[in-house]
Amino acid sequence: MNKKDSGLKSERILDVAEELFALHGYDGVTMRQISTGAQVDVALANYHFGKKLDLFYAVFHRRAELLGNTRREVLRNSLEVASGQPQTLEQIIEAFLLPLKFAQESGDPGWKNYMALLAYVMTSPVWSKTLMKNNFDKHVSEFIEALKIIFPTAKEEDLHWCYHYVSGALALTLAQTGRIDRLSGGKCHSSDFDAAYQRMIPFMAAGFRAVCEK
Amino acid sequence: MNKKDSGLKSERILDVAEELFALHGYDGVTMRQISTGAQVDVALANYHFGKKLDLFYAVFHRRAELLGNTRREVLRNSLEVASGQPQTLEQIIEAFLLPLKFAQESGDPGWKNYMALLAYVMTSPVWSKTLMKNNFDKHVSEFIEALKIIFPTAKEEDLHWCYHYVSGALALTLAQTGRIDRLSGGKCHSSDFDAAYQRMIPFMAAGFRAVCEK
DNA sequence: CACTATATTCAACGCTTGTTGAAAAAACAA
DNA sequence: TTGTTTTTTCAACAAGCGTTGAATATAGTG
Repeated sequence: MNKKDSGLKSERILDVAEELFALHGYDGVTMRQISTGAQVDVALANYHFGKKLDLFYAVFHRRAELLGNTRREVLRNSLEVASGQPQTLEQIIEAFLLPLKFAQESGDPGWKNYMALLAYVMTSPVWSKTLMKNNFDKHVSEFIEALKIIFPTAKEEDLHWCYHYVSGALALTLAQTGRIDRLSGGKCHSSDFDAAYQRMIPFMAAGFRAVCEK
Repeated sequence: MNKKDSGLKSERILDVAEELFALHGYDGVTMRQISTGAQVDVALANYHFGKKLDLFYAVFHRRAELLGNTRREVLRNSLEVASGQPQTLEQIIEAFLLPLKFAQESGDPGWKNYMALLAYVMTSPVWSKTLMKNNFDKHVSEFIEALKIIFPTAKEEDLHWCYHYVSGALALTLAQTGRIDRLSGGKCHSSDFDAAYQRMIPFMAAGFRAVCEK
C-alpha cells in the first residue's frame, strides 16, 4: 500500500464522518460506525485525528476555510465590478447564498453532505456558539457592513433580523430534509439547490426592502 | 406522597427531557441525565413512558397537538373575519408564525424549550421525515391552499419554495442559538420572539409578492 | 539489503449506556 | 385495620462506547 492509498484512507474517514455527522448529529454517530463505513479499523480514526471531538472539528474545518474565503472573494469582486459604487442588494445576497451554488456546481456529493452538516451546526444552540463563531462570524460581519451601505438609514436591529431570516432560510435549504418534496407532492426537491437559489434572491431582496427601506 | 405529586414527577421528567433534547438532540441526552435533572430514579422514566424513543415522542406530542389545533383555528377564524373574502397574505403568515407569539405570551419557559425542540426536529433530516410528517404536515397543507387563493396564477413550485423560506426563518428563530446576539453586538436577542415576529410578517409578505406575483 | 518512520490492525481496558425484574414505598379501597 | 394497586427505588444485566498500548504491516531511505 503506497502513500496515496494511505492518504485515501484518512480522507475516507473524513468523508464518511461528514456524511454520518450531517445525518445523525455528533452524538448520533459512533467511531465504529465511521470506521466501518470507511472500511478501516476503529483505532485508525484516533491515530489520524485524535479524539472524536477533534475528528468532528477536522471534518468541519476541512471545507469551512475554502467556503469562507470564496465567499469573501465573491463579495469583494462584486464590489470591484461595481467600480467603487455600492453594489446592489441582489449582488450581496447572491454572494451570501454562495454555498448553494457551490454544492450545486461541484458534482461532489461530499459538498452536499457538508452543506447538511453546516445546517446542523447553524441550528444547534451548542455548536453555533463555538463553530459558527470561530469560522463564519467574521465573514458575516462584512455582509452586514455592505448592507449598511445599501440601507444607510435603516436601524441596525432591522438589518440584523433580516439577515437572520436569510440565514434561516439558507439553513433549512442546506439541511435537505426532504420535507418540501413531500409537501409539494414531488413538484419540488430538497436536492435541487438551483431552484432554491434562483427564487431566494428576489424573495430576500424584497423582504429587506420592505423592512429596511422606510 | 399523593396522586398529585406522582403526577408532578412524571411531568417533571417530561419537562427536563424537553429542555435537554432541545439543547443536545436525541442522542446527546441520556436517561440518567434526565432522571437526575428531574430528581427521580432512572427506572421511573421507563415505567411512565416506556423506552427512550417513546419518551422522546411523548415530549414531542405533548404540545404538538395543542399547537397544531390553535394554528388551524387561527387560520380559519381569520377566514371568517374576512367574511368569505380571501384573507390577506399578512393574515396567513401571521397565523403561521403563531408559535412565536405562543411562546412569547405564555410566560412558561417550557414552551420556549419546546420551540427549540421543534427547530431541532424541523431541521433534522431524520426526525423531519417522521415527526413533522405525522404531526404538522396536514396543517401546512391548509396554509398552502390559502396561499393559492391569494396567488391564483402563481406556479406551485414558487409557492412551495416561498413557504420553505418562511419555514426556515421560523426554524432558526425558534432554535434560539444566540448567534444574532453576538453578530448584532447585543442589539438583538434570540429570546426576543416578539422582535422576530414583528419584522417577519412584512419581510415574508414582500418576499411572496416578489416571487409569486408576476 | 538493513534501518527507520509511518500507517494500520489487534485486543483489550474501564466506563457508560438503555433496560429490566424484584423489592420497597405510597396511595387507595374495603 | 387489611388487602390491593399504583408508584418509586434498588441493584444489576448485557451491550456498546471512546480510547489506548502493543504488535504488525507498509513505505521511504541509505
